[in-house]
Amino acid sequence: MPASVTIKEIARQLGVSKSTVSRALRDSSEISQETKDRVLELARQLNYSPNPIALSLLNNRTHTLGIIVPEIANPFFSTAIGGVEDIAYSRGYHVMIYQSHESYERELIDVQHIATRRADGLIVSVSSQSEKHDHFVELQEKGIPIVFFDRVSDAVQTHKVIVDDYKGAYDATEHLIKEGSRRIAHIAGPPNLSISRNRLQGYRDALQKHGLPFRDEWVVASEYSQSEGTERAYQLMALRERPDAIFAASDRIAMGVHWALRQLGYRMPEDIALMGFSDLSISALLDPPLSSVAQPSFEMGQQAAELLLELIESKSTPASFETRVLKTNLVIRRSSMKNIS
Amino acid sequence: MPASVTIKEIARQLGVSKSTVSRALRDSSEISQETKDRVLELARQLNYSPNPIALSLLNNRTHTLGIIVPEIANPFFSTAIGGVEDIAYSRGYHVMIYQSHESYERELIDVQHIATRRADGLIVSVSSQSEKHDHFVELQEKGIPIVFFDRVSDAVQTHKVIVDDYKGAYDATEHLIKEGSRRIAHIAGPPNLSISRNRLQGYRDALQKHGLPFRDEWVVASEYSQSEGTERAYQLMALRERPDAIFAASDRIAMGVHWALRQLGYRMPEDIALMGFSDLSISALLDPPLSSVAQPSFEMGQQAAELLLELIESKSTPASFETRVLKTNLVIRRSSMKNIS
DNA sequence: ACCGTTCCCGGAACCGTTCCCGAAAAAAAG
DNA sequence: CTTTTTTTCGGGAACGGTTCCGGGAACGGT
Repeated sequence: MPASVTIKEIARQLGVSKSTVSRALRDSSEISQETKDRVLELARQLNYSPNPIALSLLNNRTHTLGIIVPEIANPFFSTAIGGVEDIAYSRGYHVMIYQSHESYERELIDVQHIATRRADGLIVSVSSQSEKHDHFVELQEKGIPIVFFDRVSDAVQTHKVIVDDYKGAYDATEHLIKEGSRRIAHIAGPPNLSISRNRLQGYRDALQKHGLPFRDEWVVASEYSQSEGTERAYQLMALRERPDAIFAASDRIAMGVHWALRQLGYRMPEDIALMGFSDLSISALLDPPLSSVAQPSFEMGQQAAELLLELIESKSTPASFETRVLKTNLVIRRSSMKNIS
Repeated sequence: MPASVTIKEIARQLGVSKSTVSRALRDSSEISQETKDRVLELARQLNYSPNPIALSLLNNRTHTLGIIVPEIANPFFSTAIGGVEDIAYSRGYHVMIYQSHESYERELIDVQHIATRRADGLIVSVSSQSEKHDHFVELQEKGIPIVFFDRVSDAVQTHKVIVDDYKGAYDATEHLIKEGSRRIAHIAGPPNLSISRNRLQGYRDALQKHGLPFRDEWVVASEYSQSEGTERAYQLMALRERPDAIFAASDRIAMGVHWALRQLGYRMPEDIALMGFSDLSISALLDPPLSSVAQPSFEMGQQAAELLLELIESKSTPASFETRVLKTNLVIRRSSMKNIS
């Protein structure tokens, strides 16, 4: 294994000092053209590339972005990560991934790792089980900027990238009403997360606006998982007064509901309408195809990365922090089209 | 921003040398218990943690694993990445992700990055457009070990993690035959990839075993994407002699076919049976649910990470390289059940 | 009282790079 | 032919650790 070529080696072969080589490589004005040429030529021959670790030690910059998501395998997060990687790549940064598995303890350790590893910044979508967000503030105080996306924390002052969850949920609920549903249930996400609360509020307000009653037993909370979606669907359909529509707080939940409803013999949308949130690429292929509130996940990753790089590369902290609210898009498919059927 | 606390700082406050502090922290025998206690106590108070960058510079070890996949958003790859991250985390390593976007050039650059960044090892599933794999060999020669998974390269001698693609395809085809299909088409993957060739061969051999003809026009190649799956389905169904079953080389392709067939008004499986490969979690939710050859993607990621860490942590190159062949599992759902229907 | 160990610890080199500072040589100015 | 300025380069410190080497003090044995 050939030890990688260093500046010292070039200096030795050329009989000059390492400072000279360093300057020549950086095209400094205080090196003669002739020496520059000789250094550059030899560097090319030896296939020299500077050791980024040495640079990091010097500048305290690693050109690395950390990203923490609950679960990489979740399509929403994996496409967002793709967006982050794209931007990072184009700007000469590298991406380290961590998953919290929805656990507060794991998230804490991940943040620790980011700190000790001296990442230049962090992009994060918080775990549903995290009630405190002090670890993020501490990271910030260590000088490592953070950008939140999707699942943001109100306790931390920084840039955030979200979609208009409230409006998305409002529109979805209103659509269900217009299609003729009157007993609309909602499977909400974990109440720790602001996205869950905002979607719930959108649902409530749409009901109220159209004079429909809000009933506690028609709102149940669930993890953002398919399996719990199934459980909650069983629970809802077992009620004495059955809902005639279910608005799920995410597509994964909706997929669980979808499966449960078919299992139980209901027809969608005739017996019961269904609507999800996120518009995963799978949703269109279900039978019946799932209506959903589309979220630009890839773009969210890109924007989060851009904001983070801005934070990293401007030395001073900005006067104010920005919350980018991207637009959702109501995608209507058969699972909610009561009118036509 | 409080500069992070260093060994030198501890030494200064305690009036000892940095060597003493370093030794005390590593619990060296040549430091008195009293001094150790003082150092440890102060280190705890100041919340000291060693700078991994300095360590990296010293040992030439970064405790970082690189991973290159064609596309993070592909569920197969993202769950595999999840497996890698799990193992890496438990062993104190970190994961840097890169995507090749199926491009040879991008893959080349990604490998370059891994090299200059001094990752301790690389896990990779090769791009479908890569015909040469020299860049991997060069990386190996620089002393950075590689483990391939799923899409492996025959040109590189190292550990590999795959599934038995041949047998999976053979079983799938045989199943289609047993269900009564006689005109079985195959949408294969890009021929550059060994997984594509192996699956094709399994298909061929199953046909031959059961005395069915192999017909060129019933075999078409496609990228592993949903959109091209749709295109190829159109092509196949336009044939004068239509197939009565399609075996797609991946679930993503199958999803495209699924959509096309429903679009065209065919009934599955009565008019035409369909079978995929990978068993993505979505497949069960399609209508009709998609039969598929299940691949343990998460486990593949885990095993790849384990093999890589073995390679990294044993200084000497092993006498021989291992190719772990995991088992596939035929998952039969309605899309292929001609007999019952 | 002398010598060999053992116990603790400090100094310095090293990893690969940048950069400040000073200095020799060359060029310009007197 | 000095003096000053410019050009060009080398030496060393620094980043944050580890480790080799050497040395003073205490201790034991004769």
